Amino acid sequence: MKPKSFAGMRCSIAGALELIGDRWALLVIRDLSLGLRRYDDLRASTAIPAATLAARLKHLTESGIVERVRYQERPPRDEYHHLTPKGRDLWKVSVALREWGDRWDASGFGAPAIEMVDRETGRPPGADARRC
Amino acid sequence: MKPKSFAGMRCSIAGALELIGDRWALLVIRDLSLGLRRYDDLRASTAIPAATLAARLKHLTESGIVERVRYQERPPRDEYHHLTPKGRDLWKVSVALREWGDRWDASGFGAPAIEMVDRETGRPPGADARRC
DNA sequence: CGGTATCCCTTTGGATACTG
DNA sequence: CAGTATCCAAAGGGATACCG
Repeated sequence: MKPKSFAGMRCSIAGALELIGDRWALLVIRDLSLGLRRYDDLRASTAIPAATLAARLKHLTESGIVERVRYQERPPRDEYHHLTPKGRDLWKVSVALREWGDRWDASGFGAPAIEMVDRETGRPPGADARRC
Repeated sequence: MKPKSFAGMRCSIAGALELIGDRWALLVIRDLSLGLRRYDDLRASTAIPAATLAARLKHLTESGIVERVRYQERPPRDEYHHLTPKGRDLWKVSVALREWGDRWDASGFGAPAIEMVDRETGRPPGADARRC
């Protein structure tokens, strides 16, 4: 079912969707903008299948939204992903989605609450819920 | 490949993506917000396969984003689709996508130009390009 | 850690045709 | 006009395993 390309549609919305890819990609972008960098962290956060995550990261890299970076030279250490300026510029899309989702309770868990978190643990005292 | 549900993620972004569905759905929403109503018009505008359009409209209806309406009682005449308030409220997402697409030339055809159009024909004099 | 490889099954895309 | 039906091929997803 080779995904039909939206290229050639003379439409910025279609073009944007084409560059982004799919819904997984938007979750990945969300997580990268929240500070996640590692492959396995992204996997854990999104529950995305390994092969699919690799494919999405590749597509996003080709779209200029994500960059791969070597983060340690000696010993040569792996790579991680982060957003390019073009990718960071997608924040308004994430915000629009989140706000709409909050207004209409898209998650079914209500709108997010503002929480105090411990600077040490980064977690609210006694809470295990997690929100994005 | 039953699309994994994003429900249960406690995330408004994931929830929003779940309710919307996929990239086709966003094109449909774009067109509905531009005033298209008829099945065949949506088909022509998006080049979406018939069965897929039907499936997306169904999903969007179940998500409360789209409504089906009988637009003529006698003779009983068909139905058309339009956005609910919840659907209309997605405009910010469309705007954010379009603006990002324009900034980074996602369509590859440059940002849209402002055009004069003839009130009769609705078309610019001598132009056949179409933008969204 | 950051992926690839493999297997299997479902859905989508694409084309075409048909119906109320 | 607004879909449904059918057929095919290919991609996605899901799980699991393996590798440098």
